[in-house]
Formats: sequence, structure tokens, C-alpha cells
Amino acid sequence: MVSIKDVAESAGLSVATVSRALNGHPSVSDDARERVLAAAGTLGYRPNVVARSLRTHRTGTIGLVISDVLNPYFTELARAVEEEARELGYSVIIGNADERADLEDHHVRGLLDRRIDGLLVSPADGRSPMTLEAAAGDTPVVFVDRWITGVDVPVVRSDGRTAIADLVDHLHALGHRRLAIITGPAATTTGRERVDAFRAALAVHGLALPDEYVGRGDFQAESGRVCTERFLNLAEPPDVVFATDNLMALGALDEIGARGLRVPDDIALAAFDDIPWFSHTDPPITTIAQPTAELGRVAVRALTDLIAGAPASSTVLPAHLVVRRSCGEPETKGATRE
Amino acid sequence: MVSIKDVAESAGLSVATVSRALNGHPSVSDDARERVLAAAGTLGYRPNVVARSLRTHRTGTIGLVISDVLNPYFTELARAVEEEARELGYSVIIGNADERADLEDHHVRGLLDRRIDGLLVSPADGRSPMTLEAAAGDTPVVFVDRWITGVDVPVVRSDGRTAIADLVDHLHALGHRRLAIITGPAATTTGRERVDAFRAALAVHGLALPDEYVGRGDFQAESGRVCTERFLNLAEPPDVVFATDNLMALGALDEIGARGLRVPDDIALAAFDDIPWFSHTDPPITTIAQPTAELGRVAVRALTDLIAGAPASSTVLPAHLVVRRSCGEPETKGATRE
DNA sequence: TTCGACCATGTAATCGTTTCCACGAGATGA
DNA sequence: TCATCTCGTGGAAACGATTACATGGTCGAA
Repeated sequence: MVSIKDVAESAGLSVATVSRALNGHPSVSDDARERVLAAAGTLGYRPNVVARSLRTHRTGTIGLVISDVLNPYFTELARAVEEEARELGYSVIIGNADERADLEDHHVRGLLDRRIDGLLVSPADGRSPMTLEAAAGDTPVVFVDRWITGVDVPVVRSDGRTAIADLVDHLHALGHRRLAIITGPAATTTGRERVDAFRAALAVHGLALPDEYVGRGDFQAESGRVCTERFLNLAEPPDVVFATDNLMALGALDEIGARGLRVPDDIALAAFDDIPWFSHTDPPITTIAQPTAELGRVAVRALTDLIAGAPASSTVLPAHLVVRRSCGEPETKGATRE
Repeated sequence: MVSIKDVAESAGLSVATVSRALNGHPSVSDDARERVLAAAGTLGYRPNVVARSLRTHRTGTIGLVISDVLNPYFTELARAVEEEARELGYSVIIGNADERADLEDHHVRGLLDRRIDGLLVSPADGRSPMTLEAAAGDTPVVFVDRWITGVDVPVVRSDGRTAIADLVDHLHALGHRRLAIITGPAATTTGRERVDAFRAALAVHGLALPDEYVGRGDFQAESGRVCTERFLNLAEPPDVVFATDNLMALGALDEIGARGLRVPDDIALAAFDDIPWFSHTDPPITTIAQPTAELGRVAVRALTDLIAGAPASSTVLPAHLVVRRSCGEPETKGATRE
């Protein structure tokens, strides 16, 4: 590999001057600059960012630890993060935690060892020691989508409470009374928030949320299937299943299909997170959409502010209900279905 | 940040001994090892991999440049790559090219500057100078999924030719005679291969592939929609549209739905790449499935072999047809539909 | 006892940059 | 004319690790 030293030799200048010329430092003569550029060009010189980072203590890189790359919600988030970061001059290294605390730990540790300038993380729960350490350490950290209660780190997320209330209103208007929910792990903030909001919204309509109508999932498709199986085996199965992420909705759909049941006639289905496929499933799925890309962009800006030394604030963006056909025909509103 | 020097001081030993103790070097006394570990523990020492990489010329990292993170096919690939790499002791840095040659260039350059140990890339076409440079340079490179003709780099990919022939047989048996295809960019090898195989398979049945039945897409949903729109506006629209990736199939579905047409009664649809959602679309989509995860794992092993100095060979894995209902009911095989 | 082998440790060079400081040459101002 | 300032440049010290080489001590064999 050709180093700055080779360029210096070839241009007949010192490495200091070469470095300055390459970095656009003002006090370099035109003549020197030209010779450096020419030499660098012919030698095919490329800076060694490893050496540069060691010297400058900056890597120009931010880490992003997401819960699950296979979840379209997170890939959309990741894409937006990378795009915004690139525009601000940063690279992004993505770590996929696969909803496992040990993997989250692994990636956070790896990213810190790599001396990233800042870290964006969607923490599975509070059980990753490295995430806690990172939050307490001096590397800037911003939580996105999920957070850890009691940890003082800016959070960029969306609030689904209003949208969940809208969803429950919608379901109630369609005549549904037995509403079940498949939640994420209780340890995740999004898992808790969604079930709490759901319960609160039910209460407004004088409905209870019995324990057997609460399925404990893990944001993965299989858990959605298992919970749905349990619901359908109940003496009194629910009218509606609300899956709090798109993968668990997929699992629910699998189980419902496997039993030869139809949505929404036999059982209605609603989900959280909107993805393009939800328009084309059979039937199209009513869901709560988050401003995912915006979330990613705002999170990056919060993080780069923090890196620049500015105080970063938390942001909450609203989610909204997207009505499709999986809970019943919207036009038959008011019809009782008991 | 606490460095190895601080640990040395705290343990009352030299940095050399600390380094050896930390790296499990044999000739370190038990006493010294213990003191080092204790000091490192209480100080919260974490190795600076930037410094280590500079010295050792190894980063323990491989780069992966994929064509599109929003495409479930590539996220599955990325996940498998990361998993296999992690097991072999490597980290992965993912670059998303978004099907754009300039972004591919950007990421390849960034990864090389970062001195990754090896590069896995799914080249959009031959128009990224950096990709060509990387292939010619001394950083080990392996192409995955796509490749660049004439460039001597190991390729790990799947061969869809047989599966495409099976698909055409299936379509022919269902009575379809006017078959259209939405291809990827002609510059991509997968784009070319799929249309060539399709044309060859049609020829076996004595069918031609007229130009107006060839839609030039770009592996993105919108292009699938546009091509489908053009097909449907033809005086004699095709019986079947074969979209050569899952996103273009989504776009096709959008357009078909927007016109109020039904699949497969009004027009049949087949796709390339299988994703979980294809079982749940309306109707479930007949597709060609690649052994995606296996592709990723094999690619990583080929690359690490190359890094280790062993000669790496190319691998071709077979794809296979998955019949669902989007081309007509399989049981009504042989029925003519003219 | 003495010599070589071996073991644990330390010293210092090195990786490729950036950047502080010093220096000489012109330019400027008194 | 001389002091001072600016400008372009080079020398050399960092950054934080690894590792070749040197060193001093212990031990077993002759």
C-alpha cells in the first residue's frame, strides 16, 4: 500500500506538506499542492483512515445497533440513518442484535472498541451491560425507537398511544368487543407502552383486557404464530388480534391461514408498523404507521449535535392509524357482529 | 479513555507484558497475568482496535456492499453474512448501494480506506471504477449474487436457469402463451441471466419473447409498476408477468390492483426471490427461491479462505420453483385458458 | 561449579497519519 | 537599515497498540 511517505518522496516534499495539501490546509503553495495531487494521483494513494483516526481521535463513523435486520421497520430506519449520516459526512456501521441481549452487547462493545464517534441504539431491554456502560460513558449515545427507563440518554421515538386509541375506537365501531394483543417482551419500552395504551383505550370503552387475551411475544414471526394459536384454542377466542409489530402479524397470519380461517370474517387482525406488503396481503392489513425514516433522520441529527458538543434533546413523533380491510369493512361501520 | 499504558502503570508492569497478558501470550507468569487482568478490570480498559489495526495491518473486518437494504433478499443475505463472519471472528461493515453505481463506488472506497481485510460485493454493473480497482488490487474480493463479466474474482451465486425453465413449463401447462418479463438493468448479470434463461425456456415451447413483452426495470418497486402499466396498455397484454425480483413484483401488484384487475384471473404473476410475505399476498405468489442464507455463508467462507491466502473458488447453488396460486390453480393443470 | 537453555520481562521501533514548533526567506513598517 | 511579520515548509512528537530484540535470573546437565 502506498503511504503518504511515498507521495512525499515522489513529490519531493515532506510528509507534513503532503498532509496539508491533501487536507486543503490554506498555507500550501499552489506549486506544492499541484505536485502533491499529481504524485498522489499517479501512485494511486488512498489515505489510511485507521492511522488518521488514531491520531485525530475521530473516526467519522457512527454505530447503529438495531433489534432485527429482517424486520422491514428496522431496515427502513437503518437506511434513513445511513442516508442522513452520509450527508453529514459520517459513515454508519450497523450491528444487528436479532432481539438478543447478548448480541446487542457484542455489537455495542465492538463499536466502542472501534472508537466510533457516536452510537445510536435501539435497546432490547435493560439487560445489556455494555449498553448501560456506553450510556454512562463519554461516547455520545442516542436511543432510537426503544429506550431504557431511568437511563439519561436522549430518545428519538414515536408515540403510538393516540393511534392505538384510534385503532380501538375503530375496532369498537366495527362491533368488536373481545380484543386481544400480542406484545413484545415486557422489558422493551415499546412492548410495555403498546399494551398499556391498548388497555387504557379499552377502558375508555368499558372493556377489560383479560390476561388470556395478552400474548407475550418477542417481536419475531414465530412468537406471533404461537400466541395466535393460544388465542384460537381458547374457549372464547378473541374477535381481533392486535400484533404489536409487523413480524408477529405475519406469524398470526400464518397460524390463521393454517387453520383455514378467514380474516376478518373469522377473526380480525391489526398490526403495528406499516410496510409496503400490508397493502397486498389477503386482506390488506389495518395498521399503525410510524414516521420511520423521519425517526432515523432526527436521531442522526440528535447524535451529531451531541458529538459536536451541543446539548441534544429527545424527540417524539406521532404515529397514525391506517385503516385497511383486515378488521372488517370500514363502510359497514356500526353493524354489530355478535 | 484508559490505554494500555494506564493498565501497565497500575499493574506495575511494562506495556509489553500487559499486551502479552491481554492477548493470551504463553510466556507471562500467572502473577503478572492476574495483576494485569485485575488492573484492566478496575480501570475498565478496552483495547483500541484502531491502534491495533494500524500496527497489525489487520482489522478483523470484512466489508459487504449490497445493492439494496430495503430488499428482503439482501437483508437475509446480510444477516447470514454477519452471522457466519462473527463465527469466524470477523465483524462486518455493510454498505448499501441502493442500486446506484455512485453509491456503490462511495462505499467500496470507504471500506478500502478503512483497510478492511476483505470485501464482499454484489456489483450493480461494471460501472463502478472503485469496484474494478478493488478487484484488481490486493484486498481479497468475492462477488456475491451478481458479478462483473471479465473480472477475475470468485463468485458465489445461484443459478436460476433450471428453475426458470421449470417456471415456464408450469406456466405453459396452465395454458399461458403470452409471457412477459420485467428484468433488472441489462448491465447486471442477474438481470441478463434471467431474461436469457426465460427466452431460452420459451423457445423450448416454441414461444417467442417479443420486445414489447420485455420490461426494463431496475429492481425497484416503482419500475415494476411502470413496466406493468406498459404491458397492460398494450393492444394485446400478456397473460403472465414474470418479475425478476420481489420488489418489482410488489410494484406489479400495485399497478394490477390499481386497475381493479385480479391475479391470476385477469393476469398471472410470478416472481424471483422468495420472501415470507409471498405466502400471504392476495393471491400467494409463485416464485423462484434462492438459497439466500447459504449463499451468504459460502461467500464469507470463500472470502476468509482468500484472506488466509488459500485459493478460493466460485460456487453456484441451485434455485428452485415454489408454486403458489398467482399463476392459476395448479390442480387445473392442462386446462386451456385462451 | 559453570555453561547454556529457557523463561519472564522490559526497551524501543514501528504502523501512517496529523500537527506543534522551528526556521529561513521575503515583505512590511518604522 | 533593521526589526518584525507572514508564509511555506520540514522535523519530530504524538496517537495506542504489537513485537523483535535484549536482559537478567533460574535451573538442569556436565
